[in-house]
Amino acid sequence: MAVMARAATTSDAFNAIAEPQRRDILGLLRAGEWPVTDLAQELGMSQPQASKHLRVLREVGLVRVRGVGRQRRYSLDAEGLRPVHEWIGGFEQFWNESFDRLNSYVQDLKHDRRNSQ
Amino acid sequence: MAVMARAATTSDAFNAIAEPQRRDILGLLRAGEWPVTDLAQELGMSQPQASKHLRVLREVGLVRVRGVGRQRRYSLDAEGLRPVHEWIGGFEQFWNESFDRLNSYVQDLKHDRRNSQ
DNA sequence: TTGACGCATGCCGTTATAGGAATACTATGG
DNA sequence: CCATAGTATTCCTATAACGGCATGCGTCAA
Repeated sequence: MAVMARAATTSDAFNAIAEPQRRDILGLLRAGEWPVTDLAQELGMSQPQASKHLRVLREVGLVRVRGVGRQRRYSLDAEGLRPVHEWIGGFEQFWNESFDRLNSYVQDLKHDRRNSQ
Repeated sequence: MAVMARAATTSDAFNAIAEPQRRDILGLLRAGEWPVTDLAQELGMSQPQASKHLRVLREVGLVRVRGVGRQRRYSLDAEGLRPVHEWIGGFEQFWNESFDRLNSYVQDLKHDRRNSQ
């Protein structure tokens, strides 16, 4: 029945951080707690948009909320980013200098063999 | 004019890797080149789906193609994952053991101050 | 109690997805 | 030159994201 469309933004961290503004929010939250309005103003987005993005981030467990008076303070829950960190880590070898050296070494070998045949 | 909807999957690496199957493809390509049909079978997806996902990955520069006879061999271009790697790296401190220790140290301080007041 | 402040939610409209099935290439082998 | 293996593309449908705007709701101050 359910004709799959794109996965929900709330389905996992990967989908949640696909949106640039949500990444901005997470980046800001590294500094500590932020009430919604301040956060929205700091990032140049409307208050409703900020609330909506924060909702998504909350649903995937990337942020926490705490009520203080009439404001709600959001903070980072970086644990939720771990899956992304680990997945991307699986490609680390491709950026390592040592790998680059190995790679160019292999290229050189190929080059030499071509020239000597 | 353009009433923004969700950003295109081809807009950047973040959006491209939001789809699980595309992550699977990239994971597989770490091992080397793959022709479409083999890749599709290996990952249990239809050939058209594989082609479509590969198109997205190609458009954001995460894979390369090379024609060999009548087949097209796809290979990883991990350079395109760098932005993701760097962004997520900005949160690394939150998983470091040293940070955890610092964190609990701060918690202890707070705890002590509460108790001594 | 009544405002007002701080946020969350609802609704609307446009855009674009992912999957399935069918079809349109395209280079190769005979 | 033609049949075919190997891919890419098109059409279709259901789902939902995102932004703007308006509104609902809880909390605090006077």
